[in-house]
Amino acid sequence: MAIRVETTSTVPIYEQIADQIVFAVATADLQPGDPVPSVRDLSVQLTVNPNTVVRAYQELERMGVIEPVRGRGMFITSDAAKTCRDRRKELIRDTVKATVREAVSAGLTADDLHALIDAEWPHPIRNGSHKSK
Amino acid sequence: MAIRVETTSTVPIYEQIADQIVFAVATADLQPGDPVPSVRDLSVQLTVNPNTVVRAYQELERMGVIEPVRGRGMFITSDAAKTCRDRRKELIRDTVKATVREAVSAGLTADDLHALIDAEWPHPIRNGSHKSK
Amino acid sequence: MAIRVETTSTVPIYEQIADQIVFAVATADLQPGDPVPSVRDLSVQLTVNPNTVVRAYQELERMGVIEPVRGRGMFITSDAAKTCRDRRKELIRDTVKATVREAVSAGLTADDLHALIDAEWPHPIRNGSHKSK
Amino acid sequence: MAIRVETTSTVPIYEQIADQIVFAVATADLQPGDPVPSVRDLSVQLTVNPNTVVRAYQELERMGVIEPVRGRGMFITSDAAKTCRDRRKELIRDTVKATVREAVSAGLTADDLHALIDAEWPHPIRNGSHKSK
DNA sequence: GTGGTCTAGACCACT
DNA sequence: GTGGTCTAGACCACC
Repeated sequence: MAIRVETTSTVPIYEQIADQIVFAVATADLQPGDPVPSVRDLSVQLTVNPNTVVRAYQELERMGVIEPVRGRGMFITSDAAKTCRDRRKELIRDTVKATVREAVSAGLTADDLHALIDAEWPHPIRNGSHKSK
Repeated sequence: MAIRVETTSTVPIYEQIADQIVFAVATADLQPGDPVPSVRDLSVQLTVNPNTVVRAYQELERMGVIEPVRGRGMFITSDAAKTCRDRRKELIRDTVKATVREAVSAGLTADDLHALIDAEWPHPIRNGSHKSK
Repeated sequence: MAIRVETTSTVPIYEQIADQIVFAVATADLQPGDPVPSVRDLSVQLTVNPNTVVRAYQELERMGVIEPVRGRGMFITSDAAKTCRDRRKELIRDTVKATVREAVSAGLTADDLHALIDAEWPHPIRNGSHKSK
Repeated sequence: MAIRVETTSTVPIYEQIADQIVFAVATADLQPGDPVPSVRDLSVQLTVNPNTVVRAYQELERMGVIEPVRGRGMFITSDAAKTCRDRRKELIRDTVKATVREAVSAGLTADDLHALIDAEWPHPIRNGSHKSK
């Protein structure tokens, strides 16, 4: 479970952290009962202000993704998986919606956008791309 | 040339204005030599502070998209078209890149993402969708 | 007597016009009694707003460089030569003062500045430059 | 690192501030990684509106001279030194070019201009001036 | 504490 | 009329 933050991004650091943990839970990289790193450890590891990690964890706690166990730390809750999958779906839908809006206002067709996505997709699509049936 | 701003968006208003003008030039809705609305007019039309428009125009001037003619207003430069097409391409590529990154980290396949886009595309695709050839 | 204006410059157009006439008088390109072009002609020639020429001429009249002759136009005054030579000297001294200040704050030596000037001087200095010891 | 602004000058205050920081970096008075004064501090120190400082800093950020670290302030970038040296050179060359143009159109010789500069140079040149042949 | 954005309104120079 | 600059002060998010 490696978390990476981009200090240059406009996305708040605490949100980057929270989102990455949400995604890790959604993909089962983190499972219910697993501990999350201590605020202190994570802040050192990311060279980030501890308060920033605290805020990320507050967000996650508010969403019911993690819960504190007194004296032991914070742990993934039992029903985090569903919450995170839902949250992930919501995040992606928002992103896609914004992308589509931008593409439309630029006068692109749906096919143009699909082509751009394929071009940016990390593992080049060799065959059986979306274009073929 | 209708400009619309969303005050709720996290994207600064001045950037929304600048981007829309860039897109308008890229699609030839605005052509070299055309005037852009006066700062005062646009600020009234958008019910936005004049300084916000000023800042948008400063961005565009810095990019070489518009140029001031003293006492007369701001005008689309002669080489704005190329600049704007490039800029538009860049903006979209950045957006797509971010979207793909998010989709990948969520464990989606390329086909999943394509499906999401079609779902969000404003004019529903009736037939001959990207899926078919 | 060819006047040229740069609309891109930050120097007001009316001032560019006035300064060039001052310089022309100072170098005797324009002599006492000579007419200056009519507002209308000059504004057409420079593709500039007539009011801009009017303002330039007002400046010159205020300085006593030109004077109106009813129904005939504006003419160089008899004591314009001295006024213009003084004014020219003043303008140049101001410019030099600003240049020196900038060079000093950039950490240049006087010799550095002299070298820069020779480099920019239009007619290359072949020998016997200021540098020779 | 003392910044001084002249409110009487025609040069915008925000530009005076930006230029002085550029010069400070070019002369290594400010080094990569160094912080620049906070917007609030500098605005108080110069008795200038914070927004004026903000604008100066925006200029510098756009040039890649400083970069914001969220919640901590603005810092000199690692490659600011070269940028600033280039920029300083450009600024001075522009100034010199304008000065030479003015001198030429006034009918001065290169030697005349050199003499004027020596006359304005802050620490009078005692001997071995450039004039010596 | 930091910078980022926006509003409101003023004054100026230029056309 | 136009844009350019500056002031004053507010609110926000982030650290």
